[in-house]
Amino acid sequence: MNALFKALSHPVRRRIIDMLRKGPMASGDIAAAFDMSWPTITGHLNALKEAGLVSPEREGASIRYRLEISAVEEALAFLLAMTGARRRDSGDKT
Amino acid sequence: MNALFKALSHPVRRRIIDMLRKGPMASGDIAAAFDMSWPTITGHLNALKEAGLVSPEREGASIRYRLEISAVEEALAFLLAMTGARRRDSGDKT
DNA sequence: AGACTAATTAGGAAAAATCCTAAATGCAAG
DNA sequence: CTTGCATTTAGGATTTTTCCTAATTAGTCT
Repeated sequence: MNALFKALSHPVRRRIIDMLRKGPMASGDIAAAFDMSWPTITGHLNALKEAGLVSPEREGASIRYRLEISAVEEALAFLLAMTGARRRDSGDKT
Repeated sequence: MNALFKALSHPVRRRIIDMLRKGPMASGDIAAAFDMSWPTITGHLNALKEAGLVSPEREGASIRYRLEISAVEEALAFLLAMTGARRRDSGDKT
């Protein structure tokens, strides 16, 4: 859970996630979309992979990264518990 | 938006948020719940405040922190856009 | 005022994250 | 097998985060 939120805490990684919403992408294409070196993007992809947010799959010579939406849903559930399951000190509504 | 996710990316800060779900708490009481120094907790409370996740209010000699649920909802909306919505260009500036 | 309590700020050490260039790896095609 | 392409790993400099102790501010109560 911590790796998940940590992965979400960097703007580049959130943008990568956003890009992958449309479908899997090769890491070269991802790297090309940023004004950063490719190894730096690899590092961010690794952080996302550790968090379970993306998974790599070989496609011929290149490697595509796919967004794992279930991991996003985990974080979502955590935040939902905060808003939805909130109680006031005088009452408890189900 | 970045300060928000960054604030959520530390386990102590998430636990503080969880504690505040039941209602506002004095920072001393929050600090007492952790095996860390009080100044360290003050630092985490500041990170949460910067992110808009909590707001302090004086109560006599002590200061209570209240959870600002609307900030949580902001993060929630971001993640919801990732899972549920397939609309293009949600317009966030991360 | 003076003592006491609640909480923050200051200063700094240690650990982690970020980002780079250079070198290495894995794959495919000639 | 060799050459080249796509990507990752290694090593290191810089910045940021985290956490501590000590000192300080802000408020309360005799």
